[in-house]
Amino acid sequence: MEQALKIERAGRPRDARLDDAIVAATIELLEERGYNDMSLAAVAERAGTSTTAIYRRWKSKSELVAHAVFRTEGDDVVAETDNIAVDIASMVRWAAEKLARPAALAAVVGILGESRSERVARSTAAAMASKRVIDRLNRAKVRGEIRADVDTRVLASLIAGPVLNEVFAGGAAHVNERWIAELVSIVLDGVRPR
Amino acid sequence: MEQALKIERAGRPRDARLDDAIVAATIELLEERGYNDMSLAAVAERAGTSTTAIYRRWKSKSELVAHAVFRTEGDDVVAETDNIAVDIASMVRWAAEKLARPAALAAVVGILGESRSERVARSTAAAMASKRVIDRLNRAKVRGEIRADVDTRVLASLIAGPVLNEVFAGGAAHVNERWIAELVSIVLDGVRPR
Amino acid sequence: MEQALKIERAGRPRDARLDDAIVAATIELLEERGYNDMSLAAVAERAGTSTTAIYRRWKSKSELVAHAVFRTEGDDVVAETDNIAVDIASMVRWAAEKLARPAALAAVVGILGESRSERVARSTAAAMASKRVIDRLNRAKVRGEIRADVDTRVLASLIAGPVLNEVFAGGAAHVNERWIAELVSIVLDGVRPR
Amino acid sequence: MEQALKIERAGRPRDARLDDAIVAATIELLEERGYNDMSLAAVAERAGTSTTAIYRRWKSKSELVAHAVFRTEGDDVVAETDNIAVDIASMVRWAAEKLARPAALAAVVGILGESRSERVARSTAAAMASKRVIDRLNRAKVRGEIRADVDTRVLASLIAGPVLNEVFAGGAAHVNERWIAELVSIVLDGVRPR
DNA sequence: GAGTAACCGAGACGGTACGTCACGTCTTCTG
DNA sequence: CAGAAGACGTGACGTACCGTCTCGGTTACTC
Repeated sequence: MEQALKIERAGRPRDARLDDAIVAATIELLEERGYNDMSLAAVAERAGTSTTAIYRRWKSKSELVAHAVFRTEGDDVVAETDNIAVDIASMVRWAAEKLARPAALAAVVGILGESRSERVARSTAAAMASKRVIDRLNRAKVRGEIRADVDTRVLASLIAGPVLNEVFAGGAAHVNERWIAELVSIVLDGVRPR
Repeated sequence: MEQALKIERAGRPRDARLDDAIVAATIELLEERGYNDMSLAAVAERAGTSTTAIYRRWKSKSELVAHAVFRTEGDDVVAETDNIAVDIASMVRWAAEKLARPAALAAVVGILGESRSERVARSTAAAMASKRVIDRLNRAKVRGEIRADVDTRVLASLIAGPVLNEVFAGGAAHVNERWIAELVSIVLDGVRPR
Repeated sequence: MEQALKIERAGRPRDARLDDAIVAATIELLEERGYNDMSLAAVAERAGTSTTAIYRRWKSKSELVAHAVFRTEGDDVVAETDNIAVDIASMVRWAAEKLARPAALAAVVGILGESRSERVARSTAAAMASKRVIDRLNRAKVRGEIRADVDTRVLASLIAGPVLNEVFAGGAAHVNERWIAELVSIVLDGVRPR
Repeated sequence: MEQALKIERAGRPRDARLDDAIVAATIELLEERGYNDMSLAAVAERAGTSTTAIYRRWKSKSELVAHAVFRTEGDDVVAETDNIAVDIASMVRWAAEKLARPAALAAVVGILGESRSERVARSTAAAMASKRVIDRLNRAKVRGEIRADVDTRVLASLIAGPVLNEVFAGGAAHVNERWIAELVSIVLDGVRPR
């Protein structure tokens, strides 16, 4: 899947427009119907192609969904300015953008519904994002922006966690700038050096 | 389900042992295979019964799973002592106990995979738990245990949210007492009156 | 398949009308489209049922076709009068009735298109019919109706063989009573005691 | 197929060894797996080439199979000596050689599985062979070798028909010289002038 | 103690999706 | 232009599961 580069040039090349059309159709249908009620046949039809073309690109429905929803276009997980407040806010905002969409909920359902073994492979992306957040927090600790005795792994879970909580409770709507500001305020107060 | 009112209806009564066997088999299979790969036929077989008996008790697969995993035996969501630190810790602990089991993940998948309309019905349980948490926090605000300007809804999401985050990242294992203590410490510092 | 008798009575009984509807639809579509262009989905639709109901009854498309076309309602393969000429004519007529239908050609295609191993199982029906024919011929030999030195197995192939030949050459149409009479005349002359 | 006219067309010439390799692979796989389970991809792989090369030579799978199995190298269908017994025997022998191979069965399946319109084109070869047989029999009638009132079309079906019957019954193995002699003996006795 | 109502098991039913496979066509690069 | 590779659409196959239903048979309460 997702083969590295076009080292191999034999054969008819993939139609790049299909990739886009499939991904777009996937997201649309995910939002309209949810994971279980989204069939690959429907995706294919809306994308103007066939299910075989989909299976040529992704191994399974859940893999397609994971790629369509969570492909990391750029690596903008972590902003790094010299202001930890600004950076934490941007990390929360990033999590919200990723998760507070109907399609994201549906994608999580798909990924988590898989058997355990297949799941681990998929979770690496999330793990990497998490690692970058923790790295940023550790640097803040070194700089004295946050208390030295804070467990940054716990702190990291205070960034994406609340967003997740809202999404699952069905309250993704009120994750707005005010909400984010309040969250950042509390968390920062909690880790600020005394 | 309906067994609340035991009006002693006519006919052969339900075999109570089946209820337990079905619930137990459901949790086992959920942990072994995940939501999608757990079929009701397999549950029935392991429970030594038939799918008919299951459908007589629950309307659908997701309802069975929701009941099996999240049946609230007692309503001990919120402890109310006179110490907010203790109470928040116990709320986090409650969330962890509910969520940090393999089956819980699977159950969430089942509930979230439903079409939107069916989902709301199920989510009321979570909403009620959330409401009780917020009520407790509001009382703490009145008593002056936490700052007056804190948005308690945001604060509530700082209790279950981090647990959710760990569960989804696959790190439910290290949600232990130390982790909980650290979390409570940060959060409390963030909302303590200055 | 075709389970012996109704020894087992558990469970919802099969809908007998479906059996008939499926067989009828199979034969119709076989004649309209031929074996390859007859899909089980089309059979199911015309029979007013689903493909699952078909697969519950027959293991594969070719097995369905074999059963639908060649089920031996009565065992009227061999008439046994005291006149060998009459009996051979009736055997030829039986073969013609079985084979000189469009659906029969299609069924043969299906059966013969299978891999060898599956094929043998199916051919037992034909083998049994053949055996009965040979038995009748052997009795005729004992009675002196045909020459003692005739190989009845070769003789048997002179009964169904010519019919097969016409069917495959596309000339099933002119297998009529005159044709059958001529065939019987030649064959009988060839084996009559001198 | 079209390679009859070798007008030396422009461009790279076809690799003649591929023709042979494809035909050989086709026959092998036909015998191993039967018609339906023989895929062109498998043929291409065994022949060390690609499906493109196959489709450049034959229009379809059934056409390839028909050509591979029934290509008539020489037109030796009918021997014409002055002895009708010898000639009929050689015609039977020719039919047996053509049909009593596993691949022949498979080829017939392929041809008969086609839609009716495509089938007629292919069946002309068989029709021509049949015509030559009938012509020979008519000449025998004129010479008085067989009875004047015999329908030679019925008689012709007594030559290839029994062979077909054995092949379809799975008994191609015992179509040997003794079998042929017995067949010819019966048939000749049946049409000999009295 | 006979009825009756609801249970129990087995298994068929329609529906729908999944993932695989083959066919025959098309598109690209290489010889 | 042939050849190899591999994309593409079409469409069938066979499997699995869901949730419903229809049987024969069983168990308790009720009259």
